[in-house]
Amino acid sequence: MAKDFVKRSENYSEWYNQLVVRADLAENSAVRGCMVIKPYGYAIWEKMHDALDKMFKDTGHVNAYFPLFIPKSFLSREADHVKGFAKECAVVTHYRLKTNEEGNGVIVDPEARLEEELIVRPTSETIIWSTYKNWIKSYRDLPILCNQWANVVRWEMRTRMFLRTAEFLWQEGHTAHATREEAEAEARKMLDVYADFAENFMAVPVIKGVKSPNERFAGALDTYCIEAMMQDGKALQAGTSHFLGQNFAKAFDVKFLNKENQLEHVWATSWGVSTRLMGALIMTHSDDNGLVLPPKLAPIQCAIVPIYKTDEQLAMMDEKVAPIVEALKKKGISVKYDNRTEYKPGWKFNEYEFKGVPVRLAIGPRDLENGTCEVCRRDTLEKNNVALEGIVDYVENLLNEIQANLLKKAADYREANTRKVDTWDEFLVEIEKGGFLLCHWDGTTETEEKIKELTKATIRCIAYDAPEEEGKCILTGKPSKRRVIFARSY
RNA sequence: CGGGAUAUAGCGUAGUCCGGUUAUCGCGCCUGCUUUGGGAGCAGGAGGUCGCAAGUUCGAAUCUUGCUAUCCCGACCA
Repeated sequence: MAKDFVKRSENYSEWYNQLVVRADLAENSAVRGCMVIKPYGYAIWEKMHDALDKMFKDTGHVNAYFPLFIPKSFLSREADHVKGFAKECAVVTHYRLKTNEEGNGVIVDPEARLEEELIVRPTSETIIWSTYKNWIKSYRDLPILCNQWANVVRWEMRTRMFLRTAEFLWQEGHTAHATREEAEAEARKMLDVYADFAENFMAVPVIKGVKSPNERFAGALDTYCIEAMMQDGKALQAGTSHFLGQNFAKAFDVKFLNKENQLEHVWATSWGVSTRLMGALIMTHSDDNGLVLPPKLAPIQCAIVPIYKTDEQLAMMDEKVAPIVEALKKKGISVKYDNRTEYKPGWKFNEYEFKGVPVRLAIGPRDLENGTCEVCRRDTLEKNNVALEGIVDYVENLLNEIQANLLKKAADYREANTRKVDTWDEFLVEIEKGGFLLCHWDGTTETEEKIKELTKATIRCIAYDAPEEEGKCILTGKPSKRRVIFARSY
């Protein structure tokens, strides 16, 4: 039976469409560029949601919810912001339909035009800051540390499964502070939270850094980001945290009285990660056999497949496995004992590999005689016979090992595909090979634009930990103090 | 929004150039028996607005026009 449907494609989208649909993660919906996320895929998102939400709360944040619709006038209050989003907004102009006069179907009722159009939020800075105006009067009202879990719509001209869908799920944090220092620290802190999540839950190594002015969020003074490398060598921006300065406070007239009884504009941050992380997860770890999920995000961490010939044997297996399932659950491991009779063991093996289940146990009559079971780990596909006695601890350890191994594997891959480049000729050759190129850059937007135009490579970020070093710009030869990361990106 | 390609059953497809019987094949699905340690075998069966809408024609999956969606390239992309 061919497994050709998971064949790694040169072209990720194709690979994705096949993998993703077959793996029950998502499928195209009838709506342009939007996704239906199926239950199994959503279960992964829920795991991400829960882990992130806990991290936000541990850092003092609370959840709130703001309206889906934003009055058009709000969006235009901050000049850069509206410029950045104007070209990709869905606009609500009417509030009613009526029956077509010919009696066939419905039409928009021209009588029901809204006085002011509503924008379906592409991000919520404007509606939130218009609300914060009413919440903030004094330094005692600060800081406000709110997060919202929501969907947003960006009418992109070109969409890609998970990476750039017209509608996506995300969280957006919006904080208000009394001082510049506090807001900057918040923006950096939340980037640390994202990096922590990416590495310790997703097993995706990321580079923390700051965006060049050209790549900044519309309306931000600084954009911090985590950048990951996919298996095809392209970069993926996995999360961003913005220091917004006083731009939105000024646009929405949000002022507070400080301790010195002086009126001041509030300092702001915003930060978000989205279902794009699902794309990062898939594109970092998956292989030709399907998904590979890190144990901490796998909806099923351990699958148990019984092998039997007769009903009696199956009943015996049920009995034998039940206490193991219980013990695993007690350890907090999500386990699925799959004793469906409709499918054969081989079918189930493939199915769980396809779904990225980290650990699979197979138990048959032979094992019962020997007091063992077969353990297969998804990351390496290695199989071992392990004594049933102590199997629970074995599985627990193995899950930890897989989690660590996935991160290491991805980190090694990134390491192997990151190189320093010092001349333009070399750059032209190396950029074709994919990966991250560490290069000097003269710090100007013109140079960055020129390089993008010539090679499609952009500055992914200026890494926090980039050491100071004298060098010459890869394109112009002008002096530079540190290397930045160039790559082609999604 | 420009260039290219595609759209046929749940999935993958043949047929389209050159219009002509009941639209092909595989997987999956249903029934029965045999099977069960890596996607089982045999037999029988069900399943189709050929993307949508017009047009040409005695006759359209096939030709023409328009529309829609998807994929690729470009533009765009917090």
